[in-house]
Amino acid sequence: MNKPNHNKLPPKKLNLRIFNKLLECYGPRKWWPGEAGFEVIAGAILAQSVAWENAETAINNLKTDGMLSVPAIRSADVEDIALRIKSSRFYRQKAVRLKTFCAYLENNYGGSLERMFAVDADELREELLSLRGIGKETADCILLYAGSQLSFVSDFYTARFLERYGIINGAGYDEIRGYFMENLPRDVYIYNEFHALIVHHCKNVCRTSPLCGECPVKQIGSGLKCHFGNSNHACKNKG
DNA sequence: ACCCAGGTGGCCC
DNA sequence: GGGCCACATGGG
Repeated sequence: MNKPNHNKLPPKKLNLRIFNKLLECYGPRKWWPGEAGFEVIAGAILAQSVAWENAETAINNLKTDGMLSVPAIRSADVEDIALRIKSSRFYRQKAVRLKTFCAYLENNYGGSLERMFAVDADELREELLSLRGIGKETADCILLYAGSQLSFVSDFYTARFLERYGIINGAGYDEIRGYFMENLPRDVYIYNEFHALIVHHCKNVCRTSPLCGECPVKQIGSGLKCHFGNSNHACKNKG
């Protein structure tokens, strides 16, 4: 199904030296620090294609009104949710998406996240992907950040990261995810922090117009070189 | 007045 | 399997 073609994976160029260098340079990113399961899941949905601060405002609005829970979302009207999450953009859609997830959780797992996350990660990923409004990135965010499951989160930034350093070009979502998972230790902490570090790096240094003078990756002499400007560095991140 | 941000689904060819 | 489009806020 979504399993990457292992024969096509490029040689291993990605290693923990890159991870360690980014971590040393930027520090831990603290994505969803200390927050409980449903809050992280709601955050993953609300943060779709919006600045994190906007999603955070929406979460706080729900929390303030006691609506940041599965039962509360279940019993609330879509409009009632929507007006509290306006800051998250596409708010009516996202209100429906929150309700869709909560209905699924209740119907399949009696509302228990613990029971849901007891399911095998690959199987659960397929289930989440079948829900309207949960695509690959959101599913992987839920698995990794809410469920501590081994599922690397890919996105536009990870695609740009691999392309700029000449590791993979023009790969789709599952190929990128598979590449990280094949080349990193199977470790939830590393998956979690590495994704967040890449996002930070690509927003602040390896930007659309990059600040190559400040690039920590090229300082590590790991055989990686930045291909920016050499050829095409256009990014694809399609399914 | 632009631009873009921790996407997804639907429809077209 | 790719290329558009709708969704529709807030901060720089």
